[in-house]
Amino acid sequence: MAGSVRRSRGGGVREAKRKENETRVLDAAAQVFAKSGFDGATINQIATRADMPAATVHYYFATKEILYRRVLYDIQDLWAEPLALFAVDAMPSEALRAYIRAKIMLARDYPIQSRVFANELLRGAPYLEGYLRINYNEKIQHVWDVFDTWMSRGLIDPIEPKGLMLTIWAATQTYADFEVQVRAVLRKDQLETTDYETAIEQLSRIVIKGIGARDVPARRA
Amino acid sequence: MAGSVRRSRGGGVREAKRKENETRVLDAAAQVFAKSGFDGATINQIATRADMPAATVHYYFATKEILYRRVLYDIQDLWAEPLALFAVDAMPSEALRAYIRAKIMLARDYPIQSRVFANELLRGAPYLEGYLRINYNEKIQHVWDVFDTWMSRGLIDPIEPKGLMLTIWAATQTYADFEVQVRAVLRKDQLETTDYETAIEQLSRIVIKGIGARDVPARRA
DNA sequence: TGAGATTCTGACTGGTTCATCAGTTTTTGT
DNA sequence: ACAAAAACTGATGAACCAGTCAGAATCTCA
Repeated sequence: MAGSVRRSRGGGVREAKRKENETRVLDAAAQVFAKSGFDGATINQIATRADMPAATVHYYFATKEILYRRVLYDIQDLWAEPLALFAVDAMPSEALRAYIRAKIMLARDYPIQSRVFANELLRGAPYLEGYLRINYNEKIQHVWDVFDTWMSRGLIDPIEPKGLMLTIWAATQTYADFEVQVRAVLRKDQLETTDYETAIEQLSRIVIKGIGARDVPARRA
Repeated sequence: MAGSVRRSRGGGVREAKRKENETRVLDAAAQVFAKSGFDGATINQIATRADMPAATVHYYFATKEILYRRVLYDIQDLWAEPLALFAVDAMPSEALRAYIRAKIMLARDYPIQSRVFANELLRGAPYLEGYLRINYNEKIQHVWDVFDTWMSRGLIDPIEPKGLMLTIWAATQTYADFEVQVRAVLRKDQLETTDYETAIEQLSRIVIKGIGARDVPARRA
């Protein structure tokens, strides 16, 4: 009933406002889902945060589940995008450094989205398992291929690429998901640019050195 | 009103049963809190899982918050314990390998506890911030000292120990907290012993090589 | 301008939530 | 065996939950 509107080319003032309100709801919803998870979140909390009556939230998104799925859906592309940084012809050290930087920047700039995702994984990904098993695995296949190529060319040690990527994901997202722990350990009330830069630099260094990444093939094997 | 009982030395049959029931509630609560977080968990779910009426759960733990705090409290020691593996005189490679193994084994054997902890951190650690800022920081101080010693002796590269530990925590706990993601990536319905062993071996190798751990001091600097 | 479509929301429903409490059952020490 | 203490629980209350709906408010376009 709503969604396939798009009438005359007029200003589209109405449509613009609709989109703006939808965004306001989605933003508020992401915050609440991030903090309380799907079960713990309430439409009222979301409505309050979006500064509108609860019934209005339901006008835009019929059910809590639909709203939640929409929030999850909007996050996915954002998260998968940096995978493109793994190109066959890239130098392993450069590709890894760029990827780690991209992921930590995502953690810094989109912590709420990261936490919604984390919350979903934490409870077993009931609304995401399909995506995880099919869609995501397709998008990431080329990364495994790139690692295989690097290994066959002797540009990195023989490793388990999947284990490495799981480590990189965990290490980068910890700066969003478990930021409170990071702050406690670093004894800082707020993370600054230098903290993120230090993290990028050190994690890159350890990973690159740790898998023996070289710019030219190693002699022999 | 309950707790400071301890009458005659009799069998203590009553006390034993009380303790057993408390444990049953705590186990059930951990499972529910792990899946749904504090806000999403309900006393009824916990009661059902513990196979007793909801009012009985309230008899043992007056409020949901008290029960939650107790679950959190019981987890803390378990998680901090392996930190003792960092001894000044240990070889960096051995200490790190042993710690990584211990943490991954915790992730394998106590995934529910790990998820409760993760859930708490995700929502900003409202019930744990005190512990995190004070108690935990005390327990971990000696680890920073050990790393400093290792660096001053030239046994490892100059690094940021805090960043390294955050990475190790994230990488190991991902096998508990985000197990569904690990399984999806590895394309396995269930993780087996070899999967954990592979993870331990590879993470250890990358970290040890990545920070340039040596058994004898490096010449010069 | 005005008829019709769209947007918005207060009021409501049926169900669930945490927690209480009166009262029953079980255990205990004598 | 029995009185007192402890353990347990069904019934209940007040608050809150997701979602519905009738109708008011607003906008659109001829």
